[in-house]
Amino acid sequence: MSQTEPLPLLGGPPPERRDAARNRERLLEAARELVERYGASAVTMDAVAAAAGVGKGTVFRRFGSKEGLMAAVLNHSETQWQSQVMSGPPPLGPGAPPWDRLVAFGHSRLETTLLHADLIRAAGHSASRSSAAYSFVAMHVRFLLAELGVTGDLPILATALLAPMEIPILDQQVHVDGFPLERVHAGWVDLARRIVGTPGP
Amino acid sequence: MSQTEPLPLLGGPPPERRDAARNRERLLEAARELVERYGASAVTMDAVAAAAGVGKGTVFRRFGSKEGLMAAVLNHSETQWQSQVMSGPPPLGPGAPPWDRLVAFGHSRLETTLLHADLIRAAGHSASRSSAAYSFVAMHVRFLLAELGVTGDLPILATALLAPMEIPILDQQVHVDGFPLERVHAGWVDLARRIVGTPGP
DNA sequence: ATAGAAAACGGACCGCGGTCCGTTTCCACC
DNA sequence: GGTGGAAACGGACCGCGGTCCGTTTTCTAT
Repeated sequence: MSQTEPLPLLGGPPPERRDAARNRERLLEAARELVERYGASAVTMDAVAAAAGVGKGTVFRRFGSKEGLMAAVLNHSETQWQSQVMSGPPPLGPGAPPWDRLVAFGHSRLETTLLHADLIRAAGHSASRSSAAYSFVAMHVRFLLAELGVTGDLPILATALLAPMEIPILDQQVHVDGFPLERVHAGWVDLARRIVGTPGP
Repeated sequence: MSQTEPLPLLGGPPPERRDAARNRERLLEAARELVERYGASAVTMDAVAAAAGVGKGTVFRRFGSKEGLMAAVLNHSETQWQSQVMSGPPPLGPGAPPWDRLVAFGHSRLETTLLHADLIRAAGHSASRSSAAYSFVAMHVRFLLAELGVTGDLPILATALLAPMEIPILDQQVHVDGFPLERVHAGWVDLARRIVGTPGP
């Protein structure tokens, strides 16, 4: 088999003890399984601990909180999505004009968010705050805006594009106001157009 | 003293029994007091029940959940703010050009949101979903956009303006990214300008 | 190999949000 | 004023997230 362990190259915090690493693996696996089967909000930490065959304390030492554990599970899904953006086929991946990439990003991101809605909700603050997933998304939008020649406060403008795709807002639009999905999609593209300033094809 | 009870005019669901109304009053009062003193997240439902001199079950029958109770407390503060918008002095209140009103709205709303941040967080979904407060805010923005002659999907555009003022986004910008408040304010005005389309003074 | 210390383990324990149900209070109608 | 029944009450109870600390495992230095 291949050597999948990250080589213990120097630097960074001291490495993890073997039992700790093994338990982290088991816990993540168990959590993924349970989340897929029952939905994130129905999964209890005791159940994860039991399914992984470890004590409850271990779960919290490894992941800090339920939000932390769910964020870890989410991060795994997000990583696959990220690779689509970084090295997948256009227009989501590189190779298409930046405006087309931005539109493709919006659509894909919206669908992904709605797909993992319960997981994102369960991940709570840990989902965005300092999570690698969020940083990547924000960076990508800033990058596309820059490529489009947008001037202004790019971090803030990127936030303006991402905020309407947060779960609470989508919940409101889709489940309370009853807007059909195409309308939300179209609305986002319109917003992007106004922010970028009459671009494109 | 004045007659503050809403007159039992016909229509709507059957009125509330006297003890029920009295307890709702006591509970809201106690909750306000405790929230102001200790912060919403530190207030327990048992504490509210005890402070109001009622049983715990009563709290939940009246307000459904902690989020519900906090939303009720929040609604009280929001009502005062609403009256400023509807009948206060310009530019927040009526009488100023719509663009000035929109800018004033943004600033005021942002400050209010940050001021009640913990309460809003504790109110959770109940804060926005179908709360009177949220509906009013959304309606007001739609109204101003219409007055400015903005064309397009106004409900969606209003959401785009309100989403960056939600607590999770502000938390990210202010407490994680460390943006100074003026930058967030300015960013919002810039966003509004782009959405409206080169307006104004 | 072995010893000693540091790190991880596990499950009893705690506090809080939320529910349940036997008891009490109110109110409409006689 | 009395009375029947619906509505409200209250606090014991439950499940879950999170903590604590005595025990066990792993690593390192000899």
